[in-house]
Amino acid sequence: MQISSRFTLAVHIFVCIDTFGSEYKVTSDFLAGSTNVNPVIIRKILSQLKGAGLIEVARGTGGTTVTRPLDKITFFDIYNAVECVERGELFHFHENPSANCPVGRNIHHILDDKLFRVQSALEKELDSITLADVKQDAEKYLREENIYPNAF
Amino acid sequence: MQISSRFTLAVHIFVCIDTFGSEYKVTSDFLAGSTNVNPVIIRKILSQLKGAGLIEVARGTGGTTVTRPLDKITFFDIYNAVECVERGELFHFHENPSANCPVGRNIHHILDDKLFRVQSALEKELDSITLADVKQDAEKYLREENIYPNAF
DNA sequence: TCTTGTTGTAATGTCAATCATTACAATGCT
DNA sequence: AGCATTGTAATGATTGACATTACAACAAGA
Repeated sequence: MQISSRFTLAVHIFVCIDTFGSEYKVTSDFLAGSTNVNPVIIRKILSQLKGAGLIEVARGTGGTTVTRPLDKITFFDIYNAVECVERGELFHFHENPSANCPVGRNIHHILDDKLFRVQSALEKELDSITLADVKQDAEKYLREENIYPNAF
Repeated sequence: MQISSRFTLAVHIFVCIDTFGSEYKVTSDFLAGSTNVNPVIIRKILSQLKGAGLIEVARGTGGTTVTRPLDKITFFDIYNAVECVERGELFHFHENPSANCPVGRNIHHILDDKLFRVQSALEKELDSITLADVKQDAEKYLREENIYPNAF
């Protein structure tokens, strides 16, 4: 299985807030337009990001703002916020290995630390990338677009 | 989403082959007993492992053997064999970001290298763990069981 | 205070993947 | 030939993802 597109959507949302926030009111409809994803899905993600304290969403009036400097928000923060992985466990284990088999009743002992190492490697890399890195590249690509505005 | 239990099942299967292969004929029914998973599912996984050249399965007569020394089979080999991740892409991207939005039409450029880094970190760690490592721990736990055979 | 634009959320539906299960032809020993 | 086993198709239950409709709650401006 793949990690839910909620993750890439969430990052997309942050880029939009940063790029357009000063010029436009960034609503769920606005974001739905940019991502081409249903506004209700966007609101669900916004609600998760809000729950993690990463953004603030204005009820009634609408609009979204980021609560922290971008270099203080990592991919791991976002990944946790949008709950890409059930119970924080990357690997799905077969539920009931046989207690009658020596291998079956020890398979968790044998594998858990190794699976944890793999999961930690993923999480560590996620934690090494911040939205400031993303912003930097975003600005680079948007600038190049302005230099060659009609290139395609 | 989580990585399919096919992965942990496949490792479990290897441990069984190594532990019991000299004493028993390791059939899909035998493995179904140890894993507590339907034999047809086991056969599907065996077929994928066979397709990757990691094991051989005897038609008709039944039984499974490993084709290589265990230190030459990594978790990454198994992970690839059982196709836990579609198209090899760990992150599911939202399909059609808006071409009318500067962010929408650049989001792939902006994110792809970062997502690739994360995926590579996962794969590198998977590749650093071999079935020989698993065998070593398996023997340790099984030995401890024999020292305290009725412990629980 | 009424209107307007928006958020939050429930309800429903479609689709794809996982895993279980039944069934059976094909296979290769004995 | 008989037998245990593999390979595979078909069907079903369950779950998560994402889309969509609907509407109450909300905040601000007219």
